[in-house]
Amino acid sequence: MKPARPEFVPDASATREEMEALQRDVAADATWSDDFDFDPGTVGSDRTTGSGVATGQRTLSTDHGAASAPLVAGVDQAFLDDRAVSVVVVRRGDTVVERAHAVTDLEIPYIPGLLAFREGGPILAAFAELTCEPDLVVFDGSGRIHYRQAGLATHIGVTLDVPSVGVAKGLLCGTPETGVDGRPEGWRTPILADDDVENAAPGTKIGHAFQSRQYDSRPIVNPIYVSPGHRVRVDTATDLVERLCAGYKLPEPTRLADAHADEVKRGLSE
DNA sequence: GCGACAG
DNA sequence: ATCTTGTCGC
Repeated sequence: MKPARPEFVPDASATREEMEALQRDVAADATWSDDFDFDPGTVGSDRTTGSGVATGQRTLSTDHGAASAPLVAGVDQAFLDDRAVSVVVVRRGDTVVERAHAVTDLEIPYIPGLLAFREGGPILAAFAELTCEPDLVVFDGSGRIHYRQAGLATHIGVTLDVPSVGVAKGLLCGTPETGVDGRPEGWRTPILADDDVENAAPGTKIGHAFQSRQYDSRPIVNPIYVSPGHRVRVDTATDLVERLCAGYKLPEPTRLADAHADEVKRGLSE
């Protein structure tokens, strides 16, 4: 899979001003309304989507049911010295249909707000190795929840012109509408734009804090922060991620990509 | 100057 | 992100 918009490929050798300018251009081309052809209800595990048919004692995954499920990809990275191991794992229902990876030299350090310029190139290198075209891509980082509304999920989503969502373990910017501590599983609250977010009226909903996992009475799990990448609206992004969570804090696509990135990384040092 | 800050 | 053993709890 190659960039549909080569002009947006992040260039790590650009100046900070040029990077920020490119992000504004990316945000201007991003779509934050639903623009994908699959049924959101068919995303997630076969058990949850009903694409399997209960027959008394067994559950059969029907071929026609699985075939209609969209291709959902998870992207994650692992690091070794000054190299990035980027991986893309694609599933249809609960079946992994393709994995791709790339090992790339890192050009610049991590700078909050400029993550796509450090990891974007490596991620696109992994996508270049991918033969299928995912219907949805889940990134480990923010999308619209970003100073210029062009986080990693948005930047790469727009560059590849693929529907995408961002899932971050921490909040980069914006303000939760209500406190997020100790909330029950399934709970969500909007993340509202504040003065740190460009081109968004303060109060604009740019994502959600979502409690994907929680234990009984012990508020030890922090929520995840979900935001649209490209071609998905705020509420839909969180609906999709909720369907992709299968008993763990992080969505399954992310967990699979994370595990595979570690495998590739091991084979690199051993 | 101080605090905040995806991975 | 990464460096790292055991340990508390369902």
